[in-house]
Amino acid sequence: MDEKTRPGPKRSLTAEQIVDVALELFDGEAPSIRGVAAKLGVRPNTLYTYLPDRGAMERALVDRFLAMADPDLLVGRRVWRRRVEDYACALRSVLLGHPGAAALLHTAPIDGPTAALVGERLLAVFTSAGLSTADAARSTYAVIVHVLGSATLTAADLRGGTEADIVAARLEMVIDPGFLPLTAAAWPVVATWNTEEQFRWSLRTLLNGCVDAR
Amino acid sequence: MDEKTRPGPKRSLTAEQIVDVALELFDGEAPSIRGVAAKLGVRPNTLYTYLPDRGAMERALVDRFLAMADPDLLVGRRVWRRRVEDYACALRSVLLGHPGAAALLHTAPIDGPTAALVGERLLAVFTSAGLSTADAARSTYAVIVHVLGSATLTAADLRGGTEADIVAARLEMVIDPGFLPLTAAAWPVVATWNTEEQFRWSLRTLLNGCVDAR
DNA sequence: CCGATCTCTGTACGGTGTGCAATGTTGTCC
DNA sequence: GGACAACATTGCACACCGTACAGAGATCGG
Repeated sequence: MDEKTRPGPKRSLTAEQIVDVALELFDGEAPSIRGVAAKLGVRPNTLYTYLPDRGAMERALVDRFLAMADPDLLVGRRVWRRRVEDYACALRSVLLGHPGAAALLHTAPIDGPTAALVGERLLAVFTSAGLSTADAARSTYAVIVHVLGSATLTAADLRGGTEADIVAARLEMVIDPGFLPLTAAAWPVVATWNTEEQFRWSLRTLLNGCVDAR
Repeated sequence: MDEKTRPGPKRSLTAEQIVDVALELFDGEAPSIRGVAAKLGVRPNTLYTYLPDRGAMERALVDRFLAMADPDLLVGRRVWRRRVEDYACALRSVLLGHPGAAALLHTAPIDGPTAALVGERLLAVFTSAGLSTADAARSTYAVIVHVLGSATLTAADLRGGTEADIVAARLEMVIDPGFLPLTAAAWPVVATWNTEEQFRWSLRTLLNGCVDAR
């Protein structure tokens, strides 16, 4: 609230600027401290005035990624399942749009302000759907797990190309029906494991289970 | 099959030995090439005779971790839900027992032999439960996502202590009911998000949804 | 103006993965 | 048995990385 005036030279940067260029330089994984500093025209050590260590930069990036999926998708007049699904798909898109972002989410506890807001709104959705407080909380966690887990797995798989490429490549593989008969039979579906369609199916299935809990 | 005899000196190591000590040295993350080499009494470059790069070592580690949860838990005469649950909990335990292992699973596609076997058996479980081939495949993926996603999230959270510690710490936090009323109300449950109990609840909920698909 | 306080820099340390040329061992073939 | 090719291993080197530490200079309150 109060801009405390302090002795010493003015700061030439802000923490936000640092995260900005970190995001700009993000490419599969968080950029190096030295890289960010170079882009800012500053010696690497300078960043330690604003961040305790590299991990802090990564944590800040995590919250930035989270904030890229509009949490407002969780509110509105649409039916509750739709709201969850829309938000989940939006977050998935963000994470897949920045390969490595999903993996970064698993680096440290997710406790930023955006995460808190999303949690609150998911609780609201499930409460409005008729679940008890406890079941709403458990369902919230289950949904988070599904979205992040799925996004991370498919991000790892998608490193080799687009969704369509991966499906096509999978389809061309031949599974020995002697060793893995069921896998071979199910292969056309297995090949689509990393598609948005499968993502939506799993999510709907999970939500079905959640409302069963009522 | 045939031990092709080649010119050149005998190899002093095997790829398996390397993975052995990599596993032994594993501590939160995959050990460095140099560390493994030192433990083997060999110069770092030597390892490149057996592995193309560091990533290969990590991929080998992934399959080792996967193999630590007995896939036989997925077969037997017990009711199918019990088999899935037992295996899932076993895998979760393995991953939580080696912090960082879960995150490693998200580094690259999971396509080792153990993964294939687990997939096949999950398909068998769901087929025996009456699901169509397609639904069994989709359910298999949903379960994998849940187990890996959940284990990874709680592994990240558990870095600060045991399960009980984390729950206790969470419970002591005070959530402002003005900003996050539902979160505040649900906090006693939210605090247990990383427990095995929540894991089982989510899994059972997901399985409920899967059988709804019949 | 003085001293406290702060930012930023120079330098340095110990670490990482891995490419390349040299060394020496081992097998196959004449 | 000797020549030769293939190979494992090494020493050295490069280009990075995160970050600790001491000092120089700027900026404030008094």
